[in-house]
Amino acid sequence: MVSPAEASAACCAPLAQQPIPAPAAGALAQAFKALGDPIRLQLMSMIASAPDGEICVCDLTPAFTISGTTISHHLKVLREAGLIDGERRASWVYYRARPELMRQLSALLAVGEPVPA
Amino acid sequence: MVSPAEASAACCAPLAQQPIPAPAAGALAQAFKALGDPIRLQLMSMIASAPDGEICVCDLTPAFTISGTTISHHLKVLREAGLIDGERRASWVYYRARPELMRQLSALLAVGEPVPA
DNA sequence: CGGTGACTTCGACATGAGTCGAGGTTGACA
DNA sequence: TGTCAACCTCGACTCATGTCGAAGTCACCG
Repeated sequence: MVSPAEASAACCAPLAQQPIPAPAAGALAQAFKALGDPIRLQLMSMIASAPDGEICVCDLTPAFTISGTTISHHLKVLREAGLIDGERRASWVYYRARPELMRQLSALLAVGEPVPA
Repeated sequence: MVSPAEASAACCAPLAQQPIPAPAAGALAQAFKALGDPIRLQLMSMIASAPDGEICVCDLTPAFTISGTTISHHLKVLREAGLIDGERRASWVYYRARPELMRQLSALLAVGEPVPA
């Protein structure tokens, strides 16, 4: 679980600009680790690119050969990393991406062009 | 190990724009997994932000409490993920970041602003 | 109220990953 | 040639993680 405090403490300076302090590294590494599995990466992309901004678990599950139980586990990992949010509506559960953290990770990996003198 | 072919096949469309195909997901997940450890994330940031663009292992090791063996292991993981490159010069080994993959990962995580009608 | 469908949680198992100490390799230097 | 320092590889251990089936919860619908 990543607390908002940890997440913002970890904030924005690009990796290539200054070393990450140890506490921030822990919080950020959790997010990267969550993306460090092919199935979770696909889940994440399916959720983030969903036309309505959200997608039903019942639309995710059939795209994989693994069991629904395992899908559910992976969604939990993404949820606990702060990358997605789930909401139950009627019988179904819908997930949507949380862009803040994605933006933060993207910024972290940003590489400046070679310094132009 | 990520081959150049895999890496470029995985290329550039942001996560939030279209779902990642399964083969690309495998290659990219490996890179994220490599960053998904606090120590490796700190190593990566120390290497990427090194003033001379490179840094000696002997300057990395004392920043941590774990053994040199383990540092070496983590560097290998980053190397095999295609995130860094190592080179032996005289008695020392120097590492430098490989910006291409970093840029690719950053682009993948990029989130567009909400579509302005 | 009971049944059914859509998840999630629980418990168990096999595999993977982080860690270390011991020992190998490479290069400098006397 | 021998020695020493820096780093890597190997083998072993422990703990974390991906996976599944079974059972639980929640909500709709007869």
